[in-house]
Amino acid sequence: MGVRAQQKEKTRRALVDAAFNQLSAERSFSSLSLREVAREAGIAPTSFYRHFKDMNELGLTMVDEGGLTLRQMMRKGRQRAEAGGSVIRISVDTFIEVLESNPNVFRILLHERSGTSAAFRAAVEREIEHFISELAHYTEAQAKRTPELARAQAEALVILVFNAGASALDIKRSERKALADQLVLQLRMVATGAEALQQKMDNRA
Amino acid sequence: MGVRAQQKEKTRRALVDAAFNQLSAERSFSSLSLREVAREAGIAPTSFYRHFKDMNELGLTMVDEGGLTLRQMMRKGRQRAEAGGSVIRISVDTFIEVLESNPNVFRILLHERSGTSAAFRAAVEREIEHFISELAHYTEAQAKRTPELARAQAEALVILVFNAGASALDIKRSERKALADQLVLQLRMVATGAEALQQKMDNRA
DNA sequence: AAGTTGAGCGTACAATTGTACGCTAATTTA
DNA sequence: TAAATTAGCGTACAATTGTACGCTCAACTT
Repeated sequence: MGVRAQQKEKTRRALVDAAFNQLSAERSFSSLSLREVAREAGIAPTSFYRHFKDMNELGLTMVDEGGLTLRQMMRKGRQRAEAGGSVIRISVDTFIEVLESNPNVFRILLHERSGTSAAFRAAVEREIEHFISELAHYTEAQAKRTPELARAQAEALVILVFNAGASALDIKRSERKALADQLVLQLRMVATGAEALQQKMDNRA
Repeated sequence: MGVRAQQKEKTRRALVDAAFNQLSAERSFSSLSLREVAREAGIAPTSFYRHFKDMNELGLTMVDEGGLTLRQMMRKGRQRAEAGGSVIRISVDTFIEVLESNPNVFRILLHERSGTSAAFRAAVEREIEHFISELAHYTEAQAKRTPELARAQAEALVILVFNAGASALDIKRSERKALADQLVLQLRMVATGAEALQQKMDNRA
């Protein structure tokens, strides 16, 4: 890569990072202005256009990147689970850790999921879908579920986790343990219930 | 009430209604400007302040009102359920109907739940909490659950319903049936799982 | 009847926004 | 080496925003 392309990439990163850094509990992506992001990245407002068509394009980039980051971190956590122990418990703990170290990555997914841009919502849904289908396939193989049941179960699990994540962002660290415990309980409910429904179906056949 | 107070109340309503009417899939409350709302309500921008301290105060009013509306409609639906039939099924169907006839009421709750104002998030959480605790008490009495378990179960149910509501807003009407079916399946999972966990606990004691 | 209150208005202003346009200077290509 | 490309800048402008201030006049109080 030439010197020029390298520098361009560097500036582009600066823009993405600047945007991520400006996110907080009080500041959503849609409340960021092009000028603010450019300022934080240390370039002139008009230079922004050399990298992104508009703020929308930057935002979609962030959603894609964020989803990828999250999935990578969760995958690493799953490896830990293979050493033994409750899959649910370990996954929840991993998720909380991921959340604490990358709050803004989670925030943009969380917020834009119910945002005003259809493109954003679709992008977030796509990321969440990755989680769901990964989990559904795992469950289908592992626990011998109907595809339909596995799908519904996986979706319920992911939704509950995601939702707890949103709450976790809003509370003190000391309260997070209780939240994690309740989440584990809920996930067990779903898993147990799915198992029971599956058996009822099997018996009937 | 005097003529004067009456007129004031009327204008106040015009403001609230104007704001609700401007909400849509593409337009969130936080993207509304004070001037837009005033314009739609047919008053001068500065007159807005005679009714609300700022847009925040209007928004909180809307959340409270919206939550109330939703609860009232759901309660009406529950009466229908008392005539017999699956509580889950009827509740889900009611919810979908409520959603279709008041999309904007649901939207503001949905969006501000993950919004950037702590006050808004708290207000929405309060509304959702009403649903949860109503349901938890019902389940605790009806199905003889531990308070802890009843709470976790109720919360899981409400989250799943709420979440499905968000998806429902984004799809065609014809696809909503499938969504409702899957939701019912998920709710049954939770209910069945909670029952199983409860029995396991009872046996142990 | 006289005095007070307050809802609504119009004007005004400083901020901030997105972005069009044309320039510069360094890199890349030929 | 000469020409072409392009990342980044500065200037400029029209929109829009929230809100301070002071006025009016109908409704209410005394």
